[in-house]
Amino acid sequence: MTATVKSEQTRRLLIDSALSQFRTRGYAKTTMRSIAEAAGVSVGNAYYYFRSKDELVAELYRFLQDEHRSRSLPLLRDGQNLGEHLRLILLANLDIMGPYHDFGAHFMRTAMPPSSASGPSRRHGSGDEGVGRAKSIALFRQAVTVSRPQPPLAIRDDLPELLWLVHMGVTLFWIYDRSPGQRRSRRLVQNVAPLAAKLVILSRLPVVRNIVEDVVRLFQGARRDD
Amino acid sequence: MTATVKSEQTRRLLIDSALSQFRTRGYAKTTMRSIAEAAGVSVGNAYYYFRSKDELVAELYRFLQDEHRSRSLPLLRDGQNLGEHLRLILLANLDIMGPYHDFGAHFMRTAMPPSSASGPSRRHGSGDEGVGRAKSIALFRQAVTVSRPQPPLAIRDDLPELLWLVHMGVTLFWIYDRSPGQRRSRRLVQNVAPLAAKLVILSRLPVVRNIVEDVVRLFQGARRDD
DNA sequence: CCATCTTTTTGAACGCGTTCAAAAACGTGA
DNA sequence: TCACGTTTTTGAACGCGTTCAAAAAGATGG
Repeated sequence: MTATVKSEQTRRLLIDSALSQFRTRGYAKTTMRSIAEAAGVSVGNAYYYFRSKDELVAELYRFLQDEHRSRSLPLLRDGQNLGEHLRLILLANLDIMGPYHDFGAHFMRTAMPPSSASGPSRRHGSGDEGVGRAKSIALFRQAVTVSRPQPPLAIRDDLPELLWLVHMGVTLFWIYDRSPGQRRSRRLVQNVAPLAAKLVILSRLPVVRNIVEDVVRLFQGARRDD
Repeated sequence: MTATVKSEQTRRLLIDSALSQFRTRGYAKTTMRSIAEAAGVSVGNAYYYFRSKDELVAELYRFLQDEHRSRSLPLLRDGQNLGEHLRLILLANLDIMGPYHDFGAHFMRTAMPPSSASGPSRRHGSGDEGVGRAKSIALFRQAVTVSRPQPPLAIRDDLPELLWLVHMGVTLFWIYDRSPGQRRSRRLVQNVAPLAAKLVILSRLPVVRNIVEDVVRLFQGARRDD
């Protein structure tokens, strides 16, 4: 067995151990020591593979994102309207993240792009521009593609990213939502989905379209790196 | 000297010690031990007055908020337009929070309302509905009042809260903004202020006004507690 | 002044995330 | 097989936020 294989094995062992405990015990009661012990290695060794506990949390986040994608895609029905698609996708996200509400703050760090920064490739981590952002946008692009009626051409290209923005907004709201079962977040989704769809329709009108374009420029400008 | 006075003295001593160190050393290097030592009391005693380090951070947040208010009010010029007022207020906020960027995540916890919850008054803390939210909204109400032209009647009542929402959005962006000097956040403000003002003007048009009303209902619905 | 009850203060202790020097295991060419 | 460089693993240690039993200080009534 080559070294890289063995190494990858230990890594996986740690991830599996961490995710399993995150699921069953939550963030606080899952300690680096308990993760290492369950994986049959020392604490120090866990830190050889992961720079911090949060980096293990990032693995959980990636996993949940994949789950969100694979649970959302089957919900998309050809010809269904965009608002309904958006509603289903956002609700699916709440369903999946639900059991992990106390991870919220830690999730955010991994979901947000670390600007440019991050020197040449180090051992650990990737220096992603927001974990899975591209994949998430792709999901919304798919939703747009199969929706009827098709959104106005003028905003069709930007729409997936705009919907992703809505998605992030809802997630942010959810993180700080302390209502029981995050009831408020669900209500927010129920209302925000038709509203967003309505806006898309209305963007046929020049006034509204101009506003939407302003908003797009706003966020593009905010992301710019110079 | 009565007991309550002495007690209040110790409390103030701790707050002053904490805020002073937060300012000069940042969050991480300010430890509960160093706060207590500088205040001339034991660590345990600090925990008699504050349930956690974050509760001391909340004191800093309150202080910065007051500073923001008292630095913003003189910037408001009778007859100046709303967009400019908004721009000045939001920039002032970035100026004041600037040195405390690494507190961001901790600030958010204190700025967000803990839903209903929180039983009858305990020793510690207040169980606020979002530290200083009302005061912050009042600042935006003042900005609206002195602005010319006056916003359309239809949305004038909701406007302060809407502007506060924009303010919170920008703050959220700032928290996760890792660009040097949070340059992006400043750019966001420069763009978002005129855009918001433009929206206010446009809300004279029925289409736009309906959208704005939808948005208002959206957030009212999300805050509802049943 | 003493006895008693409450408020305030202490300092040791716990468990946590994280670091690090040193050891072990592994890979490689002679 | 051995020697040598690299990767992996260890376990003790550090400083942190937080807790808690017990001590000290203060208030109150006789």
